[in-house]
Amino acid sequence: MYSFQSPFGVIDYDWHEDVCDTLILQQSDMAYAEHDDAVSAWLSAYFSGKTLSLPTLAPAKTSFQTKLRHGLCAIPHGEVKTYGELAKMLNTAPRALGQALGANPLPILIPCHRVIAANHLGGFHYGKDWKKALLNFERE
DNA sequence: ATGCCCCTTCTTG
DNA sequence: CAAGAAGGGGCAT
Repeated sequence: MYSFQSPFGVIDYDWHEDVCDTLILQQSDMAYAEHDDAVSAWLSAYFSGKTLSLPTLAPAKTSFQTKLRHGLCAIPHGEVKTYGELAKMLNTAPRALGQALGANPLPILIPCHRVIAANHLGGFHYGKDWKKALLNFERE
């Protein structure tokens, strides 16, 4: 487990065999050692306003989540979509999306923070502070 | 502001 | 395998 110091807080991540399988948005200042690898490079670029190609990510547990992951990657940087729109795009129900997004172990890398509810911000597994901060940052 | 419904997963029987 | 509950929502009262 390594950490990355982002402008909004500490991000912890872990991986095995060059495959990133966990990413946690910390809410405290607890941090592990920083490390120079594909993930920290990606995060560093992201918070500099650039977009790199994603590091190798652990495969989703279900085909549904894999489908969802593709849909999410289709959302351009700086834009947001609602659960409803995405649900329609993927031929599924809004509720199902919430389920899958919450189960996503790789927030930010998979831009699940760009998905909001129809009439409000929506929730966020790691705390709405992150969601707000990230969206505000991307809107620049 | 309630109530009921869509769909995928996880937990139990 | 069958049934029930829950989850970052949506739409109609």
